[in-house]
Amino acid sequence: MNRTTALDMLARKGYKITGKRETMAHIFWKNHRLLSARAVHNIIKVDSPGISLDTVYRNIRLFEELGILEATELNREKHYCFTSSDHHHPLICIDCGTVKKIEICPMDHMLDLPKGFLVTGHKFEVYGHCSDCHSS
Amino acid sequence: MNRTTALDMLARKGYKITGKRETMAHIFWKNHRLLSARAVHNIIKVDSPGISLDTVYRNIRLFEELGILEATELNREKHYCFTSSDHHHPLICIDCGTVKKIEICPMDHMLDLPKGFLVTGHKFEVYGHCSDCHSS
DNA sequence: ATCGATGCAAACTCTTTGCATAGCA
DNA sequence: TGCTATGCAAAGAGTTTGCATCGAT
Repeated sequence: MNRTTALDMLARKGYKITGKRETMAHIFWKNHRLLSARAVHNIIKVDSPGISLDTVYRNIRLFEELGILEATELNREKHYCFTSSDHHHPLICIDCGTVKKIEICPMDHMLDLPKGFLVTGHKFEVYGHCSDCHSS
Repeated sequence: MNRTTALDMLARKGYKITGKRETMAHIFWKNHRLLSARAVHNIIKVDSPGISLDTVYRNIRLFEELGILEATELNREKHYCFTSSDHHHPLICIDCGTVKKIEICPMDHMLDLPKGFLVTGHKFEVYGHCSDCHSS
């Protein structure tokens, strides 16, 4: 996912391309990490003030519905980043929120599930401190 | 973890064994599944009314601090069940909340983490419908 | 000109906390 | 008796919503 694709998806679905939506898409594009609504709003307050927290919430929600963003819960707050094209799991730095891709998926090795259990989803996340954060 | 052990742990730490705490321990013992505070309170309202939601929250918190309960977040609500003795991951029925144990841990297969990344934790959960729920 | 987007304020959900009272040890 | 546990009400955090206005198409 990138800025242009995101805005295209909005337009194609009949939603308006507003400056605020462009700003938000830009923020997610510039920050390759998990951002909460408040985090996005804080970045906005510094870089391009004038977007209310409500609008951030509303547009994040819209972006998620359109598949532009994907969500992960991190201590009770929803965090978002641009959707990636392939299925993978995140290695999350709990200091800076940077996300790296984990190449394996544990579901590929789950051969011994109880018979009759219908799997609909799974979550695998690894948390820790990235090299930048724990060396400083 | 079981009822008696739970109440013993309370007593040993100097906390009082009240009827309400016994009721709550009983509920977690009878229900081998993830329960939110509200779920516990709903069970209480039917089986043995007279415990406020506040008390449920306070005792769940205490139980968790003492290691009697362990928590998992499930769509924005904390859910709890009796602590199990070994490290394992849950197979969660999203209909009834029943939890089965997954025997493998993906961290055992994670050999290719980025150098310098200091792992502090991980989460692996599988969701779906158990045989009881999706057959009915 | 239209209809969606936004800001403001209020509401909502889950959870925690202050304070006075009730109840275990 | 003494101190903890509890209920009530209020507060707090994150998020959503109603309504009037603004603005993109």
